Amino acid sequence: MEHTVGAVAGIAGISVRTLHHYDEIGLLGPSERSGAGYRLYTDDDLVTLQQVMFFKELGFGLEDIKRLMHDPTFDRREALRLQHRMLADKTAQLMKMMDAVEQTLSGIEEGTPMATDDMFEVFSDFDPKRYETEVRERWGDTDAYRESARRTKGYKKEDWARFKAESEQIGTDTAALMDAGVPATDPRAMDLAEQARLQIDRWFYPCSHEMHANLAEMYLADPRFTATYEKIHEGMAQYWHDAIIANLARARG
Amino acid sequence: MEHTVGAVAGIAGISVRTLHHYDEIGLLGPSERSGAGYRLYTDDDLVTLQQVMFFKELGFGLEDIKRLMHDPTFDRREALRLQHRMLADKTAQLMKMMDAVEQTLSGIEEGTPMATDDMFEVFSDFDPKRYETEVRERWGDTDAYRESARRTKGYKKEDWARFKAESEQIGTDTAALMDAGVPATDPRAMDLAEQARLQIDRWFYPCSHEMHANLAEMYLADPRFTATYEKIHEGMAQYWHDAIIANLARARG
DNA sequence: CGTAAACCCTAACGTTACGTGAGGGTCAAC
DNA sequence: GTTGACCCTCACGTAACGTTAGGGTTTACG
Repeated sequence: MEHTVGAVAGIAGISVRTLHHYDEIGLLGPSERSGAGYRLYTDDDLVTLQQVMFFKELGFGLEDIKRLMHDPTFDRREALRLQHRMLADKTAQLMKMMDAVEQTLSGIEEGTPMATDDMFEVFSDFDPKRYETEVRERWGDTDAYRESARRTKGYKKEDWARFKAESEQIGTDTAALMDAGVPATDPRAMDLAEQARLQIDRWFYPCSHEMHANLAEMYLADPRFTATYEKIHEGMAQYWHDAIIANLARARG
Repeated sequence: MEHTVGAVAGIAGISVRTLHHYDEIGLLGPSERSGAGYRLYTDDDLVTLQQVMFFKELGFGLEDIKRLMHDPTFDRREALRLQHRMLADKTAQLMKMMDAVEQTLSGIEEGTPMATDDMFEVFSDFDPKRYETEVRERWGDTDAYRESARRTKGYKKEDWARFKAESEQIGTDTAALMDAGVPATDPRAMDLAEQARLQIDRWFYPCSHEMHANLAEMYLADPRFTATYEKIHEGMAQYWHDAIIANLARARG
């Protein structure tokens, strides 16, 4: 059975204008039109709309959602699993916010204000853009991303565990070098950088030294990534960047 | 100690432009400026910013937040308690979404698709605007709302329970009349409408028959309210509206 | 002590995701 | 056969910033 715009808007709890808009930008149009030009949505269209609303709820832009859902490599099951993880993360963050509110409340009642740093910690933790990057890596539109998507498709849980273990090994090794006072330009640091490059190359997509250097710049420029490195070891973001650049120079000879 | 825009942006995890914007619209400016015109934010400003971000996270518009926080009757503790409730609701909704995702996943794996109605149920449940209304009722700028805020301030948990019980009683009584086939223009229905009006009058703010009729129009026009009535009894939104209008006519003589 | 990098300022136009009419057909019902 | 509830396509409005553009200020470094 088919539904008109008003019906769909009613079912989904959104406005008619929103549906018009989704049609305009080519995100989600009706499968059919009546003789008079009325939009007629099928049940399948509703399923698609649900997906769209899910991603929107999680902070994705409409253009991103469009690319995501139009990509032939887009896998619904995979997307749903990612959604589940995002929801879990967001739930955890909300619970932390509730904790923060409770603490602020008891703080007010006892007259002891919160530390300004702690106060905002709860906000910085959940970052939807992190997932956006992940999604783009999976379903984005560059050759590298496409290749990556093709490869990671076959990866199972244990594969991801192995990958994670490898990454962590490289991380701790690098921290050890830093603690030993070894400079980033030391061959041992460069070797680790090379290991990391080969890791990307093996697991995701062909990664040249140049591409790796580009990634290094990105890691250093983006606070989200630097934060990840800084958690392992203070100053590691910069160190890691330098090691990768040194490795590029060495490879060029 | 004072912080520059960049510092505050860093701590709070937002952009400098955002802080500029908040200053522009008069939502949150720095307490001081340096000789060169640099914005200097105090720790107190940070606390305010945290409040702003809380409300924003929950879907409030900046203008609403502004009015909220500038209102002299604004009570931080009360606001935090409301925030806590909203967070709890939103968490519950996210968990339901996770359930829905899990079901969709297992549905896909077993080949049994979801019913289209159920599919969207999870979205319709949490409505931030509902709280917006509540906030406006508490800290809004009409006389009625101000009066309401003054009165409800003293209400305790058991008061709210009593109020809820009263409301539910009126609801079931109305449903009984509907089942008995009594029209909305019947004196018994009008009596219930009058009871509801007096309830508002006693618990919140002086509510004339005219005002009640206005509310009735609003209830009928706004799907959020109609949904509430429809849950009690099919067709009740319309019935209730008609009873209130009839009651107004009777009062006018 | 100068100068370059890293910040800061205002001003103003651009963008996303719709809201909100305007002006005009369509359809079910009484 | 007309009335009211829907539907259509423009097309401009709006909120909450993003993004240059053009130009001062502060701090670090040689």
